[in-house]
Amino acid sequence: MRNDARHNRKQILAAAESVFGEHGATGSTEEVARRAGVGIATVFRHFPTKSALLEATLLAHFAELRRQANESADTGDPFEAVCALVRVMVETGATKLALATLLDADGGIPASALTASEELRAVVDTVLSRARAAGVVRASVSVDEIYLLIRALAQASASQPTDTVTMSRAIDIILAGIQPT
Amino acid sequence: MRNDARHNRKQILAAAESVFGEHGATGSTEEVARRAGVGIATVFRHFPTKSALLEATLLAHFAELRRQANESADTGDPFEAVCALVRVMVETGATKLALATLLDADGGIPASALTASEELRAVVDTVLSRARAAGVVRASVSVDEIYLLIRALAQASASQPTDTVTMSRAIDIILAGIQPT
Amino acid sequence: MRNDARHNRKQILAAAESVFGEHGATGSTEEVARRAGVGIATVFRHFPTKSALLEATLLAHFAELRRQANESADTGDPFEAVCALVRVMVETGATKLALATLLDADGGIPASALTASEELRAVVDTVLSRARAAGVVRASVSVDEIYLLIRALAQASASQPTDTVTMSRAIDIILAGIQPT
Amino acid sequence: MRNDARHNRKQILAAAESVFGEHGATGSTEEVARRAGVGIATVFRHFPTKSALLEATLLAHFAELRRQANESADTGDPFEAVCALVRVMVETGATKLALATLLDADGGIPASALTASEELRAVVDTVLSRARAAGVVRASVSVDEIYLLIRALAQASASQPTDTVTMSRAIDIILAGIQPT
DNA sequence: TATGAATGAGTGTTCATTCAT
DNA sequence: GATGAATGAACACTCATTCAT
Repeated sequence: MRNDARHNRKQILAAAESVFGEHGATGSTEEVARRAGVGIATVFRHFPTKSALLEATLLAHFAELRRQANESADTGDPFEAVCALVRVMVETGATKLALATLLDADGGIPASALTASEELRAVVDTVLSRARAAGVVRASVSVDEIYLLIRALAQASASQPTDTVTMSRAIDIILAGIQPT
Repeated sequence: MRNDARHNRKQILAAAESVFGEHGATGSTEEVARRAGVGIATVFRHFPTKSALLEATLLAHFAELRRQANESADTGDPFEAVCALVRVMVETGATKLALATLLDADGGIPASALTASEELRAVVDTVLSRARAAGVVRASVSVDEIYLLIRALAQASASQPTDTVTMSRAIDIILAGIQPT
Repeated sequence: MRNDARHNRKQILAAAESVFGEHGATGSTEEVARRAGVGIATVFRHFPTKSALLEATLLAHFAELRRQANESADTGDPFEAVCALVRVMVETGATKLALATLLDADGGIPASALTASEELRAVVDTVLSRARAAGVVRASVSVDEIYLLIRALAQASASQPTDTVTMSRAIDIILAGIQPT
Repeated sequence: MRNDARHNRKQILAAAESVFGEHGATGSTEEVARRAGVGIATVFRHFPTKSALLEATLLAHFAELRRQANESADTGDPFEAVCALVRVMVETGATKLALATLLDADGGIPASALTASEELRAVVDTVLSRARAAGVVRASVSVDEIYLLIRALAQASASQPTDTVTMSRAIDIILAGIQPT
């Protein structure tokens, strides 16, 4: 039964990502249970609290993002690496996860999720540094603003269906904006 | 009595902006009533539904934004006008209004609010066109992506307290990104 | 509507006394609402928490007890006063209120209820002192043990229907036990 | 395997006594399992129902009480025997078992437990009769009220931590109250 | 056979909305 | 017309009990 449990855990996390993605933290635990095809108590056996479920969902999400970010980082050309990274983060970061609303809860984003987020930021930093060193990105550009722009676009497309062409052009503007004049 | 009613309406809208700003659509109607200093039934007399109240709040918000956008549009230098516009929209657009969460309700953003939003977009379009015509903004840049970027940053700073320096630099990147090379 | 509210409050307290009396703190708030003939939310409007409802029920109960205790205290003969007091407290104290189980909750009996309880104890003390001074009760007998015995019998008859003859005889034993030899 | 089962049964009963002792019938079956060091299903294999577990716990408790009561009965002096009996029953009878709350279940105390209780009462009766015959206890005193007083004090100290000096004095009052004048 | 995972009914509590004053 | 009390549906969470391994 250890196997079934693991399976259920995955189902629940997937369901949670979809539910919280659509409705934000407002999404109900029962809806998660329904989509996961399990009883409500099963959800609570795996995650003792709605907060815990949200936290786990965030963690899984960030982990996935980081994996993809790392992939992008390996691209040969430094500027191409930045481009790929930004694109991949905006696109998959969006996966409809309304990060914003999670801040409503008393404690805000839990520490563990923040850590995961920091690790993700570190990946961005690495890629960006390489690009700066190669002189293909202005020296004055720091991770902070890039990260903010990425997060902003991801959230925006998470909260409203956004035309991909428009999104692509918005990203182009950013990429143009960080190049040396 | 008509005067009292109008006064109450304003109080309620102000309270709603502050409450929904802080808690998103999750904010409770009773909290709005409390901050407005009126009874709960009075809120419902003015706005028959929580959705209606949210809609009205959005409308008022957009109207204010548009007013400020129009002011920015009058700046002499076309590029400066764009800069001022972007800045003012991001800053006041944020006013803590968690637009994202409003999508939760069944119908998403109501038609009337969208209309107001379109009018606002029109202002941006005007200013941007002037800049493009003056050759200070690339011809390929359209309102869509600018609007997306503005909205994204506004939402981002609405949902998370954002360092103003970082925000300023993010805006700088965008402004750099739309200039002709 | 202020009147209706007051009326409901009384109904709710009465229902609570009966429900908690029968089932202890385990009794459900919904059952209280049902017996009071009001909606569940009405109960929570009057008492924001189940604990608050329990506390209020205890307070009302103690207040009533104290009122009756004071009456008994006025009896002319000092020993008769003690007798009357013990009887009235055991009998009405019983009113099926399972005080015991209320201790389960995290905080135990709330301060206010304890205060009320102390006041009640003071009444017993007064009557007892008078009897001791009159030499009709042994000097070595203190409120503590009398109060314990009263509480014990009250709880016992609250938790199990007790034959009144047996109860009466038990009280007689106590009264005999406190007289000077 | 039969040995393991018997061992588990004992562990479970001990755990149940401690859990129900602390929390009354409100104590959770899972907590019992945890303290017994077995899985939840094992508890239900041994006792098909929570009620059954409560019943068994009560039975074991009464059996132990009866054993101790019998010991006290053998004391030479008849009045001393009564004293010892009352004391032992109040003290160990309390063993933190909140008998009161057991009445919550639909049927109240189960028949089998009542039987055990009756047997215990019989022991008290025997000791008391001997004392009455010896003239050290008033003829009018019957088991009923003694048993009620014992039960009451036991429950009282079970539901609230009671000062042992006070308890001792309360018992003294009872013992004084049953002696011939 | 013992385990621990799954279940669903139940509990406390909140909130948008409706009525009586 | 404004109030605040009342309402019931919904949600997070618990627990006795059953089932698959």
